Amino acid sequence: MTSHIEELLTTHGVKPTAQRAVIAEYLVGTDCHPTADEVFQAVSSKLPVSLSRATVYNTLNALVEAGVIKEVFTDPGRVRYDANVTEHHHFVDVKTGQVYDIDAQKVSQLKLDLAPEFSVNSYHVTIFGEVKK
Amino acid sequence: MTSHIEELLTTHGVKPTAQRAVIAEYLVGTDCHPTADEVFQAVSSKLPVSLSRATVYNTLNALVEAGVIKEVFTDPGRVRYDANVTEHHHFVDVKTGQVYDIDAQKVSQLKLDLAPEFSVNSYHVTIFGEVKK
DNA sequence: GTCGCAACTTAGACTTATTCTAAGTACAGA
DNA sequence: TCTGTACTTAGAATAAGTCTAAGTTGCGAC
Repeated sequence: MTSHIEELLTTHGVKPTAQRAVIAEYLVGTDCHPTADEVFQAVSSKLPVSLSRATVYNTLNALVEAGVIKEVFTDPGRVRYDANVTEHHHFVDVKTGQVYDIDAQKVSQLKLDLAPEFSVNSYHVTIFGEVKK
Repeated sequence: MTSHIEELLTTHGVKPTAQRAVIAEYLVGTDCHPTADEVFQAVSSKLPVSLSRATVYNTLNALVEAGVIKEVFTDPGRVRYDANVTEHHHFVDVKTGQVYDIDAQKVSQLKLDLAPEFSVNSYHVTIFGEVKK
């Protein structure tokens, strides 16, 4: 039986192994933006064999490369990962560091007035503020 | 004689020492967005005494705290520093990693349609693309 | 002036995130 | 079954940044 996750990997050209499947599954199933270490913690118990950090990093890099997930740079000194690859932006709670996805529709279209030598591929908005309880 | 830089530090509540002055001077005088290590390389020869990396980091953190410079997170795994504290955004050349300042006026005002519990302080736009030669 | 103290700086050890390496494992195809 | 390539592993290596303990500096009180 080919699971949904294995299909996701295969269609992106990533050979589905047990390690890659549980890592991808964890990422797809969470709204958080976990760090590599959080992925490692969450996933290692779900495998019958011991998991190496190197595999977590290799897999995360492979998934980014393949476009299955994205890297998020909001913190200094650590990369977070996001399986939401639809167009969206991020809201960072400056008190807690929590990152929330903000749908691209909630942010007005940007108009850029740049010199002609700047050729734009995409842009990303990071919003800083606080989430009130 | 109180230099421009010493004044800048003093008015922001940072006691001006020789180390802090050359670091701040370097940052103010460059358009690049140097990393801590680039600051260290550039500045250490300008002091009559040997400079410690710890001092570079202490100073950079103190300057950020005081609002004299800002941190820029565009790369994974390293913080860059920016002495341009006017409102502006960043253009990242995806080929070279170079970061260019984009004046806030060149970017249209954003309208955000967020749930009421999201209280916005500020936002920052990172534009990805290429600078054509 | 000089004493004492707080703030600053230093070298180097330490921590944390990530990558590298070398060896072992798994599995697809001949 | 054999072989080769791709994957995974443990642990060493690297890199960015922080911490620590000891040494300096310089200013205010006397």
